[in-house]
Amino acid sequence: MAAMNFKEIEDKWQRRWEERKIFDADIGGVKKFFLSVPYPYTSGPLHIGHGRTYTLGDIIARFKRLQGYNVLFPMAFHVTGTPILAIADSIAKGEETVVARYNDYIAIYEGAAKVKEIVSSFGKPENVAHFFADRISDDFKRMGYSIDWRRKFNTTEPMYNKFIEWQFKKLYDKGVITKGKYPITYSIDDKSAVGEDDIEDGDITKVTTIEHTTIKFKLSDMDSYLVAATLRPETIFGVTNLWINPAARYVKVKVGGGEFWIVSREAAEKLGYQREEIETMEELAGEYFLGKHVKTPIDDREVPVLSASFVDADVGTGVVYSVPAHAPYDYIALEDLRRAEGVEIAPIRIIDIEGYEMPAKDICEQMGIENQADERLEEATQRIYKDEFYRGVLNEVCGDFAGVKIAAIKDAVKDWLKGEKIADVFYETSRKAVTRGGGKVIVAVLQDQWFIDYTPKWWKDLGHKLVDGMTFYPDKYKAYMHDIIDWLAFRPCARKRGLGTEFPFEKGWIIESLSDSTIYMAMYTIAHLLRQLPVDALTESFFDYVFLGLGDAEALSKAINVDATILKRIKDEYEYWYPNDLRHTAPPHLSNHLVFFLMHHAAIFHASKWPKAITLNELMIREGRKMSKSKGNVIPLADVSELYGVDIYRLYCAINADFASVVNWREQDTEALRKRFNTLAELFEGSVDVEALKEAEFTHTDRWLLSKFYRRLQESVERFDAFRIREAGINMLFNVLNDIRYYEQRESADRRKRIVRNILEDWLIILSPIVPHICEEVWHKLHDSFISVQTLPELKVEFIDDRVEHEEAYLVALIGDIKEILKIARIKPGKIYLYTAENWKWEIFRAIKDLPDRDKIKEAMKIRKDNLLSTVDFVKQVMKNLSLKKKALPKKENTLYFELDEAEVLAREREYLTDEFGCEIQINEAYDPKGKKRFAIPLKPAIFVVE
RNA sequence: GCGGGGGUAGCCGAGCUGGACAAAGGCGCAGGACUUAAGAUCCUGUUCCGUAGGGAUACGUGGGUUCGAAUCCCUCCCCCCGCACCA
Repeated sequence: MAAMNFKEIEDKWQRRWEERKIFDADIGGVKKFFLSVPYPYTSGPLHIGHGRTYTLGDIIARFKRLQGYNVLFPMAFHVTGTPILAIADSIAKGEETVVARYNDYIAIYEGAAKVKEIVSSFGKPENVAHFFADRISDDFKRMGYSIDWRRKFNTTEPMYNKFIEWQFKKLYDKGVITKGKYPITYSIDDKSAVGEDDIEDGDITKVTTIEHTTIKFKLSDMDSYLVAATLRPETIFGVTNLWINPAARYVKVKVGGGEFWIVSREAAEKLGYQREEIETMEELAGEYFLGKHVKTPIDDREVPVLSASFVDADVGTGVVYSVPAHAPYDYIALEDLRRAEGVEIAPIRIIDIEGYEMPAKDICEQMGIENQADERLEEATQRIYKDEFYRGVLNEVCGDFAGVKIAAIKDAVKDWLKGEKIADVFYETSRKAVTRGGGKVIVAVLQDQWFIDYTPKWWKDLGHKLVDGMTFYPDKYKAYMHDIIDWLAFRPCARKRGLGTEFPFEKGWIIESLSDSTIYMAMYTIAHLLRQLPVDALTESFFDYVFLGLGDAEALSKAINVDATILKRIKDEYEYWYPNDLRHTAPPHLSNHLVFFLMHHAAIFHASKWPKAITLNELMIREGRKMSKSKGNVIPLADVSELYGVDIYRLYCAINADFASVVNWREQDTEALRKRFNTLAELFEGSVDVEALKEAEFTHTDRWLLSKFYRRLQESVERFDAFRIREAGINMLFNVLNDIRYYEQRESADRRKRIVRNILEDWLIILSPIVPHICEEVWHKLHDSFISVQTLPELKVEFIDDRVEHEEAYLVALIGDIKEILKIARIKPGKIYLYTAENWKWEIFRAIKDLPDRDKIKEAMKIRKDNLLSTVDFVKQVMKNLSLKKKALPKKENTLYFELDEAEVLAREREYLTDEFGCEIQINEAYDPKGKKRFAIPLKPAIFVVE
């Protein structure tokens, strides 16, 4: 037979599914299932790692259809936020790395001729978004996803803006939209906020804002403060001196309240973006301060200002306070000074920690660090910090704070210092960074940032209640979600730039992109209908009516000038599909998207519309390594069909790992899977034109195969239903293939073709969620209908036959035993004698098979005393083979025990055994020269082989 | 440090509500069948010992509970993730 052209098959069925619109979901039908997966962000192509989540989602959708549910599986595109905008800006400016990257991206989809033209169109963000949205739709179609595309939308469409506005009005009414200060990364050159995609290498090493604490030290001979910045304000008790870089420039600035601060010139500039009133007075050289003294703020000691080369004017304030007992830099800098100038300053130890005498000194000696130019000082600092933070305790030097772990007291010290007006806040970037254009990145503080306040108790209570009522798979994430709800507090929800919906309560702000992706699943239920309405009609009362059931259609109809029947129709659609029965996504979303998803539903929607279940699959790696564009090891989803074949990719996703495990994409494994898949295809092909076996002609082996198959089918449906797709897949593919292989050995290739025909249709149906294309192809050779919209067959339980399976297992075990003997004895069999256990052995066997405890063994032994093999030995042997349980386990059947007419089975299979061993087989003959007969126990005949 | 997840054969990876476990399945490797050959496919083997279906040793380490432990409890070692506003 001609090999199947899988590529052709994929194309054919994808085209027909689309033409016949078989996945368009319309309301109606008793059972509905609404599944959602995250909408992709359209800044670039998706890769096979992303595909795992969508593929598993599709497998679930397809399985639910088999179960008879009316399934809605929709898709949309996420465009909101800064990345797409940043990309467009970069391309408009002609930045080479970005242009090169997008050349590569577009080359995935387009011929070289068009690449340049398309990239140049990317100066406009909407072109980027539309291009990739279209390509990703194509990718998804090519993956065979059973999506209802009519409901597609993107997050910058006017109707979506209206919907998000409505959401924020609902939250505002609940009083959870608030204002406050907030630090952001900011470009001085661009005069705007910058995100990961604006920053040079921002995708490789993220830049975050770090809160430093500034501490004021009054100069003895001036009306000014030297202001030091620190990440460890709790060490203020151990300060011995200040550090200044003599080569740096410092300035005196007047801050709000009329104080004069001295900080580095760089820090003064940053302060200008972080505080409201800053006035620069005069500039001074660093060395000007050397030898001066300052007062320590809390204990009023006089300490010197010294010189240190490690102080960087562009980090913090350019002034550092020295805690040589606990800071390796300070310790080493003092050592340098002592050697050079004979300065003697004794460290003040303020933290007790097991394993250290004087931590900074200890670690420097341990690591062999000798001067402040040593790069390992950074590592030493990290190590000490981690140790002290978690294990260290402030000692008696620290007054009221003594005796408490740093981790528990750090913030209290900081707050106390702030309260005493000693400390203030200064933000710094987590590393030095520049924009892709080369402009310096600093931290600016927005004075009136908008937040969502997740702290109200009523809200958290609702969130917990919602989670309690949900299913999570893997289950462990449920407890985790409760924790996340507890620590969730304030979250910025609007920003100054990016694409998205205008913030309804203040001009100039855009709703931030995670905050606009929380309840969008509701949009899927009505998106295709909203398209028919003018945008003006999508008012607050419109959404109130549709989603919350407020008001009535007639009144609304007049208000927004839309026919009431249309309004009712829209509402019906929402009422039918909502809630979201399953959200399938990945664990990294737990502490952001998913918790917002749940909390916003809890706050806005009626409890009957709360989400039902969340399933999460881990990531995909490739050849043991994380996939990332910087490593260059990503495979675009668009290439899957060409490189591997879609069904094989889907199969890999389904059976390579459970949801809870990372999938490792290995070429070697895809190759192995391809061979398996080909075998499967050949099996299908070989049976479509063959006549199935009639019940009247069933042999024992036929019944065995059918029994195995339907038992596996039954198990697999249960596992599928519990999202254990991997187990179901392995069972229905690998295990069934093995059964069939065994069957063929036992019977013949011709008969195998016929028996496979018996199970073919049911097999195709259960495999169709995972490998829909091949199943659709074969199905159409048998039926003029789509397998994708079939329902599971009535389970043919009548074929599940314990006795038949037991007999076969018995035979397999016997053959194994005989082979074992032949191997050990190294003989060629001339004749094989088999002796089955006598009746009295069966009696004992029955008597003890389900003993609740060992005591009854004595009872059983009374049944008979035998002088060949003592009953005691016999019972022991039986016990061993039976693996009797101390307590009868209700969950697992003891399948080691079963009733069997051994002699009958052996007689029936004598011919098979004869073939198998190429010699005569004698059953229960009196001839027993070696006395083997006595070794027979039930289900394990004695064997005697004659050469 | 706290919280969560792990450590199973040459590799990947099941099992882990205690008993069917020398341990599923796959890969790799070795031998065989088929083939002019290669590939594909199929069979057999893949801890050690054993001329009768057996025995010994094994699931990070060291203990414990039990008739019985990869599975339960405790010690220790090692790896991964999170630890707070950050997308």
